[in-house]
Amino acid sequence: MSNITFGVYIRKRREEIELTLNKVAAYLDIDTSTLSKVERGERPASPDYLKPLSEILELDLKEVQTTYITDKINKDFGGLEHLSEGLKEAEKQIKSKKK
Amino acid sequence: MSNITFGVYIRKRREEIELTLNKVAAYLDIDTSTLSKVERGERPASPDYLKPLSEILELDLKEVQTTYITDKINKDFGGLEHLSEGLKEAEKQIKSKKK
DNA sequence: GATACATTTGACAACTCAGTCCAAAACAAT
DNA sequence: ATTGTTTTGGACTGAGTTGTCAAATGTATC
Repeated sequence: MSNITFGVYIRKRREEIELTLNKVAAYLDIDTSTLSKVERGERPASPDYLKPLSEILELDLKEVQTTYITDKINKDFGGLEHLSEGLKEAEKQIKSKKK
Repeated sequence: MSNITFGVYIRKRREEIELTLNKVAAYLDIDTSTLSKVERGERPASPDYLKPLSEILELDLKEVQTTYITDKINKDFGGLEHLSEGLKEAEKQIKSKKK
């Protein structure tokens, strides 16, 4: 079990580099309270936040996206028995589709 | 390019075994027009449809879920640059989380 | 305690969305 | 063409969601 959520992930990093919700939220151009909710998992993160977040938190965009995807997949598909196989297949198809 | 959508997938199968929208929709306990829309991609398929669909269309549930997942991932994450890597990572984490 | 700053909470508006209803359209047959 | 059957289109609704605002709470420090 256990899987770091996207919210915890960015909160940890934000505290690490000692930025306030306010600063980060302003950079994302959203309300402080929205970011607070995202960090605590009370609201989902919009994909729009990902790039700016990686910038201001000085994180690799790939890592940010990966964490985001993993979290969302867990939430969206958590109940499916064949999730693993489905993901493997999806990955295959998407890789082959790439240009 | 090209990736079969969930809707096309079930429509093909439905026509193959010659069932009407009506019959299948009744089995899923939804409106005919809803199923029509799902098949044409105008509405998303609810996860609730998956098991009943696999039953009445005589399809392997795993295949149904896989197609559903792939389609939805494409729609939900289509724009992310690092989707492939993200999926690989998600798969890893989910596999290790199992039980 | 009072001031200042950071975070959380809850009510709310605006919007989106899945599904229904039913009428219209398309498709078969004869 | 008319009848019966299947499929689609469009308007609508009830539910859920996202983000904002303002008030409340927390945390220092003076």
